[in-house]
Amino acid sequence: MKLDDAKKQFIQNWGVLGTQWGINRTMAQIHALLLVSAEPMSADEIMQELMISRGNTNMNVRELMDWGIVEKILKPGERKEFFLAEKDIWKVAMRIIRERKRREVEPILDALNQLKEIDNAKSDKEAKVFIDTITDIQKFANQASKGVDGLVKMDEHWFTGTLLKLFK
Amino acid sequence: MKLDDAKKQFIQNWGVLGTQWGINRTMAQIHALLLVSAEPMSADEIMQELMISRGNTNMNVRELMDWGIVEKILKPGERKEFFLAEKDIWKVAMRIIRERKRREVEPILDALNQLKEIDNAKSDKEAKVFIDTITDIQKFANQASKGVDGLVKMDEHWFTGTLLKLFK
DNA sequence: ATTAATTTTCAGAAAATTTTGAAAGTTCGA
DNA sequence: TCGAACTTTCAAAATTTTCTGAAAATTAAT
Repeated sequence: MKLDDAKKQFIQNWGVLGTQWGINRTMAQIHALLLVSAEPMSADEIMQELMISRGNTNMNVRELMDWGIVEKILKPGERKEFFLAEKDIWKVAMRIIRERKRREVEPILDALNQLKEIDNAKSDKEAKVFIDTITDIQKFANQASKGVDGLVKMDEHWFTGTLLKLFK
Repeated sequence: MKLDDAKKQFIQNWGVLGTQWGINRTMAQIHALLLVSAEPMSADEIMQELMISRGNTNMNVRELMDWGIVEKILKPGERKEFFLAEKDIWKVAMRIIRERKRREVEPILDALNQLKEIDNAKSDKEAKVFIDTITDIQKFANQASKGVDGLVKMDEHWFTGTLLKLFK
């Protein structure tokens, strides 16, 4: 198989996976494209490669930067901007997990907190089941949250360790 | 706040969270509804509560059963079918994680395997970056996979323990 | 200050996904 | 075997999401 075909395949697959996890196809594809590109790419190159419009490219590249997994590179003497993906998959995964937790999960959990203050004069079975469910979800989420923080911290330690080694 | 309002809020929130993670709104809402319901519910009750059509109810309840987090209950003497959600949130989470891995992640990873066999006569930088990326993703996925299996196993042990205790 | 290169925005178009509802299918009691 | 109660299916409609492309904004060189 040719390298270019393999890349195309990879980009398609990554796009599908993204879609299934609530990430828009194009964003996932741009990410895939940058992940397997040795050099930073310009908006024009991305447009051409994925056959998408300038506007689409711009929006999704920006969002990838918001997620902290793609950065803007300026080459001296060039007017154009180039984009480079974080290549360390572990870091990418940690960033995504951390961001999703922060953006999507935490707000919902905060909202759940307020739902526990219900009129419960009757203290009937329905109310009990409701409060128990909310409480269990919160407990679970807190556990999971600690787990994630643990992973992230682990990552930071490892990273620091590696960095320090570089400077001997 | 009234119990019914709190339930409605919860159902809405759960629906939003579902959407963001690539699960359709109705499916997440039905799940939420059943989670906080003390009794199993019939299709008619679900339709009425969420104001959705019979077809929609049927499809999404079926999918929840496919995921193994809702079960069909038959009450003696009743013609209707009732639906009951697994209430143990840890079990629910494990099921979802396991299923998503199996259905969505593993097929993509299998596909990636084949992409490593590219014509690499030149063994140039682009090809190296590509192969390295794919390899890293696979390594990462294998790690994550082991982690998940560990969690699931942990769960099973805990569950078995609890069950055994019940029978003293 | 002017112009050319480039990026950003966003209203409307296109595409993808979800939902409806009526018809077909199934099940079960009489 | 019939028919009432209930469930399932699926084509078409509704909704939601994504994408386009041209205009506006920005940037930088002359």
